[in-house]
Amino acid sequence: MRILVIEDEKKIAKAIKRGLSQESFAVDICFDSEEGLSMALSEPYDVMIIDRMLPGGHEGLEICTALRKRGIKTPILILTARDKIEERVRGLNAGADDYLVKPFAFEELLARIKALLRRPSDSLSKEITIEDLSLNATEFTAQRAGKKLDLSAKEFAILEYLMRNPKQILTRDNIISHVWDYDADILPNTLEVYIGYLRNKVDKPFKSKPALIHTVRGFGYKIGAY
Amino acid sequence: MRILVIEDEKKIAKAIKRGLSQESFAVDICFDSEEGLSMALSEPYDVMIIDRMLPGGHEGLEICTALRKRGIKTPILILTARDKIEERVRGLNAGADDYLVKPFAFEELLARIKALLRRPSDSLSKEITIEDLSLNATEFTAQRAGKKLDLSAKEFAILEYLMRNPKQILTRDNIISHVWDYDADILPNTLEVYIGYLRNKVDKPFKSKPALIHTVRGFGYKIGAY
DNA sequence: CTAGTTTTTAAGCGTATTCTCAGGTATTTT
DNA sequence: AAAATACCTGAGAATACGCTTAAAAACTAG
Repeated sequence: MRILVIEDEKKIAKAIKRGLSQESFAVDICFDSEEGLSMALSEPYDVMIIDRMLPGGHEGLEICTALRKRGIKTPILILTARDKIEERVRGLNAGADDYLVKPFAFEELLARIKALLRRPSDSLSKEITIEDLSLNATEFTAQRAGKKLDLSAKEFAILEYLMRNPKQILTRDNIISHVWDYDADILPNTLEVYIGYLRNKVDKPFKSKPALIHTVRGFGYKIGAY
Repeated sequence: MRILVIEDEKKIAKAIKRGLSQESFAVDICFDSEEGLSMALSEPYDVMIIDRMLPGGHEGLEICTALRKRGIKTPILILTARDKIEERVRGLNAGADDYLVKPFAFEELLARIKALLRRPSDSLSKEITIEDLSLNATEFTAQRAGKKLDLSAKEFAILEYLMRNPKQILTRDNIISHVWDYDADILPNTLEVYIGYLRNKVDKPFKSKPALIHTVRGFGYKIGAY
């Protein structure tokens, strides 16, 4: 499986290459948009990872558009520092398949790449629903029983990860390595605190309904009815 | 169905071949790791059985790793004499699909091979069922006769170990060294206490059914009907 | 710079779990 | 039948786990 990475921050590019190589992907890097475009056109890749902000404006998206114009359908994942909804929408309009905000957890990148490889046409589903709780990953919104939930970024990320793996038990380490970026080093207790926050917003106000966030003592957490 | 056996103890290798042939599998044997690797690469097998300790270190696992690196996904079952958690984990990390401790009951080997053949591809056996008792290692749940069992972490670990080695007699030391950390130092009685706990949850509430956890006086415990 | 929000750490507490111990009940041996 | 051995069980002590609260640190926005 061949992957092209177009990213001007060499540190990040190399970290990505190292991690993906370990997973036995063949990774090519390049650091500027011009060379990136020509590589993308000349070689057959299975996935491309492109930084949104290459030196000289939003060239990342321009590469994206250019490739799509020439009929190249290779899945593209956009990396971005900023994270505004309009940005995201613009990215998806330019023909990107997925969108990841820096700094990111490497596990998260890996999961998304695998998702793109699995189903070249569509990326990770952007709407997840469990019971009466639903989450929209494009708009960063979540609601339960029709009522909007007001979540912070981290809260949202944790909830999203739980919901993408329903009924499974996710260990603390597991969740942390997916949600926090690679050089973060976090006490397990921090996650516990966030679980508390999430419960306050997701379960507590809906006392008539069964709780959705469960702790499994000795193992971790899981989401789902009962 | 073609099966490759890489095992340097000729007596064992031949016994396996005899047994599996009788079950109308086509079985190839080889006795050293080098030849083993080249056979594994050249021929399409449906399952491979590899001894963990081939002459020259842990070459069994190295074969495993080498095959996985080349993208060969054939299910691999590792045979091992030692049985420590770390060993098992290392085996699974190297890409093995299942793990069987020598000496083993041939029926057990057969059952596992069939299980490996049955399943679509990756994902190591996360569901084990014995009679009306079943256990899911992903969800960390267990149930008997459809009724959910509420087990603690240790209880679950012991039950899982028993169920992964059904019909075999497991000695106390065996179970302890597998379930507890290597540096833990535990009285054999502690295990007895846990067996008691398990019986209270697994057998006692189902008095109409035959007990599943049996003690074999002078030897240890085993799980299974009758 | 300040005020407000979010993220993270730290400490305390209640409780389920883990483990030991002591005495009990089988089973085998003498 | 007594003694010895193997195993089981109840009760309590020690521990570890996970939750909560509060406050510090890091960001953001104005």
